[in-house]
Amino acid sequence: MIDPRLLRDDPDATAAALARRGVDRAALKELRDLEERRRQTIAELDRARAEQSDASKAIGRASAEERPALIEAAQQLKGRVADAERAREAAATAHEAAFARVPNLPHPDAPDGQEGDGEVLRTFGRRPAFDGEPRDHVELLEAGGALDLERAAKVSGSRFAYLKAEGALLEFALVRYAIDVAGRHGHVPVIPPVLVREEAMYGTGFLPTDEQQLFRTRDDDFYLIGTSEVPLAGMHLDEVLNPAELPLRYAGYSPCFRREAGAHGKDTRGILRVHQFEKVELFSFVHPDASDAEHERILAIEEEIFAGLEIHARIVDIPVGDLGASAARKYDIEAWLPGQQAYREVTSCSNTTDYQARRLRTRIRVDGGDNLLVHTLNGTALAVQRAMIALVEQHQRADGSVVVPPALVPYLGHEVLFG
RNA sequence: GGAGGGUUGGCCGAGCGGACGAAGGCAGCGGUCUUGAAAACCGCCGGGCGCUUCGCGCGUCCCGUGGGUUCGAAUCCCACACCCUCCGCCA
Repeated sequence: MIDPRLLRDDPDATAAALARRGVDRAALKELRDLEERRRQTIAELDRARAEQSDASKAIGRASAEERPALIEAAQQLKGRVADAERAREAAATAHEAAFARVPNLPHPDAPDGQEGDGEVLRTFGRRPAFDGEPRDHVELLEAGGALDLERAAKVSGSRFAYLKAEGALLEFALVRYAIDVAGRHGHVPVIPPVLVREEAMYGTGFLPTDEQQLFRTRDDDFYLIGTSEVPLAGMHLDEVLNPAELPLRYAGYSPCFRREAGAHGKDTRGILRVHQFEKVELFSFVHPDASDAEHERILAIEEEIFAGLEIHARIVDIPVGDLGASAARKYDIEAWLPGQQAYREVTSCSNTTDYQARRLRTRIRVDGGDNLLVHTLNGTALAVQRAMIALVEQHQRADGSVVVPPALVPYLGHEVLFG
């Protein structure tokens, strides 16, 4: 959620910032009216309650003879408080619903434009050259006995996979490698709950906007997480942190579940886009002054992980029109996939500034002043399936075997896969 | 799944219809004393929202959460969540 006070105090700057994301001024005028209405109803309710409270306290002090008359008089006040309460409630509900749908203010440095208009900041790694036609990950992994899509379709349907044999071991190696790199940079490994309550989804901004992307349980009120960002962000829900504790840095490892509604026909081959995948996710809670630096820091960890795997990729500064609701700025790493002859997203890191923290109520204590909302950031350390695709496609050899990058050899125990 | 017990401020813990946002203790912070420290003593010591001459201030809400009863609820009633104990089941 954006800061309603900012909209009130500096409507022009707020409108200009949100206009970059396609929010029009009429919608903002409506928000300001809702904010004004909310404050009026609160003031009215406070007045009514103060009056009633005085009357009740007077009864407590009164003698037995005086009481009946005073009680009768005080009874009149009940209705006024009840009316004011209903008005306040209605105004708060309308305010809440409208503000929950407003996206975060974009970072001034985030580029303009829509999906595809991202600015390539840099590339790293060497783009592999092949003598013949390179195989794609499905061919490589299936031939190597590492992937079984057909049987997964039988058991669970499309967009599911069995990773087995060297495929399963490759997952463990990649995960442990990524967690070790993250750990060297101070991110504490976490295995979080993958079923969460609505409140956690709402607090992280996935509800109400991304409801159609989420799986939910039938008999219990749980959502399956689409990323461990959700339970990691929720860890400090409703907490006031000591500023000395910051930054708090985590690396969550979990399966991720996505319905991929609306993606019919898109990326149907292989394990690029599946309903269930595993991911190591970086998450930081930082002082508001430190979030820009933290964003660069997380991006650098991601780059270190992929460069360490000797994967050629490029870093893209995502345009404002393609940002998720909670992000102010986002960097993706797109790895080169020889099987597609295209760069595809393998990581994404976002600075969500105070947008999530406001709903999560995660603050830091400020002596002699108002407590501050923290800033939160998240980024992919390693999305197993997509990293696996890039790795096997880029490091494949003519015979269908795959050279394991040296950094991963200690984790895997082999120098070659499918050899 | 069955049967009980519980949830109060950073922690412990009193309160069981009327000056209660809440006694008392511990921890923390500031001060007196001291060469310094300890002890002792004094003071401060939750959060949200709104108002504000932004100055300390004022109002209101919060005693797990949400409803209800009442002139008035931490205290009474209902529902839910979570924690603990015992039985059953279980990786």
